[in-house]
Amino acid sequence: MVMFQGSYEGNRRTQQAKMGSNFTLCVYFCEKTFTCQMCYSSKDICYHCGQVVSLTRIPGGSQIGLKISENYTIAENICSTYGGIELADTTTPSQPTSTESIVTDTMTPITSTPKYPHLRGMKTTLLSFLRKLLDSGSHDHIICWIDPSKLHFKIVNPDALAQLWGAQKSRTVPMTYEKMERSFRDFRHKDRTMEQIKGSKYEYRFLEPAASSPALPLQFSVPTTPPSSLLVAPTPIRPFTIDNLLANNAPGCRFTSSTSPKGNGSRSKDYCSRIAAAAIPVSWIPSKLTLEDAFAAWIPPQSSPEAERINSNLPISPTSTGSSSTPSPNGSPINQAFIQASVLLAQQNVLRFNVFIAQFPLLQVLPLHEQIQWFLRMGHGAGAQDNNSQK
DNA sequence: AACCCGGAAGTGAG
DNA sequence: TCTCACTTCCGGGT
Repeated sequence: MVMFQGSYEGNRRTQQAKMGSNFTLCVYFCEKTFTCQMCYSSKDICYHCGQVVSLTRIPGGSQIGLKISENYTIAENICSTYGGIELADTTTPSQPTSTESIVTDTMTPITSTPKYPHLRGMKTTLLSFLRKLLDSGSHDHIICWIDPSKLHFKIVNPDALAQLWGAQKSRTVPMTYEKMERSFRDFRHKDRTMEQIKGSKYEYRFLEPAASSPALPLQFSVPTTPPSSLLVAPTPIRPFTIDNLLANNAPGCRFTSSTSPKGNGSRSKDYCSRIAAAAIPVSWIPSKLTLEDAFAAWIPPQSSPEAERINSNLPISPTSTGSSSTPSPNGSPINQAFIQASVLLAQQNVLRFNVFIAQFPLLQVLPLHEQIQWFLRMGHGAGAQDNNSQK
C-alpha cells in the first residue's frame, strides 16, 4: 500500500499541499489528522469529487507540511472505491519523523506504479466507465441516472466528467467534453450502444444492458435497478435509520433539503433505489427525504447521553443499526418520550449541520448525504460526544 | 459565428 | 504486427 500520514497543521481551509511532484492522492480528513494515499494515476483528478487535488511537499521542518488549496475539494475514500485500498485509521496516526522519510518510504513514482493494478488485463471502456460512475451513485453531481430502469442518464457536469475520463486514461493532454462527445457520436451512430434523448444535449440512454459491457469491479455491489422483491418486501430487514441509509452506497441517492446549499437535488426515485438497497419496504418511503427526516431517522450512538436518555424512556431498543427491532413506519408503537427526544435531536442536528456546513464551502459541492456523512464522522451530531473544538 | 456531425489519421494498450 | 477503443483534427453542413 502506498500511503503517508501526517498531522494536520493550521487552518485546513486555506492550506495548500506541497509534495514536490504531482501525485494523485486521496485525502481523508478527520478532526486533527488526515491521511493521503496515492491513486494509480498520473493526473491530479479526484474521482470522488471530479476536481483537482494537487498536492506537493513543503520541504523542511519536522512536521509534514501538507496543505490543500482552498480551490480544491477534499477527496474522500477514492482509493477504496477505485483502487481497492482501505483508508488508514487516522485516530492514532503514526507520525513520520521527517518529510524525507515520507517520500522515500511511501511514495512510489507514478511511472513505476501500474494504474489500477486490480484492473490489469481488463480494458476500461468509456461505456463501462460511465456505467460504473452511474452505478456507484457517488458522482451524481457529475453524472446521474434519470431513469435507471430505462438506462436513461444525464451528464450534469460535462467538464468534470471529461476530467475524470482523462484521469482514467492517464492522458498527458487534457480530455475535453468535446472529444468525449466524438466517441459518443460513434456510440450512437456506429456502435448503436447509446442514444441521445431528443432535445437534451446532455441526456443519453444506453441501448444495451450493463452485463454486455465489461464492468469495472466495484468495492461495493449495488444494483442498477432495485430488485422488485425488495420493493414489495413485507418486513424491513433493517430499521429505518440514517446509519442504514448512509451505510448503503446505493445509486443515485440524494437527500432533499431546504437547506441544501445549491437547492438542488432530489428525485424521489433515486431515494427509492437507496431505500430499496437498504431493504426497507417502499411503503415507508416518503415522497421526499428532507434533511430533517434524515436526522430524525438517525439514532445516536448508545454511549451518548442523549441515547441513554432516550433508551431509558423507550420500550423498543433503539440500538438501531443491525438491530432486529423494527420501528413502525407510522411511529405508533413508539412512546411519546422517544418521539419528542427524536424530534429535538433532529432539530439540534439540523441546526448544527447548518453551522457546520457553512464553515466548509469545499464540502458544499458534495451531495447532501455525503455532507451528512462528514458531519457525523466529524462528531458534530447531537448525541455524539460533544468534543468539537472546531468552530 | 456557433454548434453539430462524421471522416480520417494517430495513439496506446493488449 | 494486428486489433481495438478511443483521441485528435478538421472540413462541411445547419
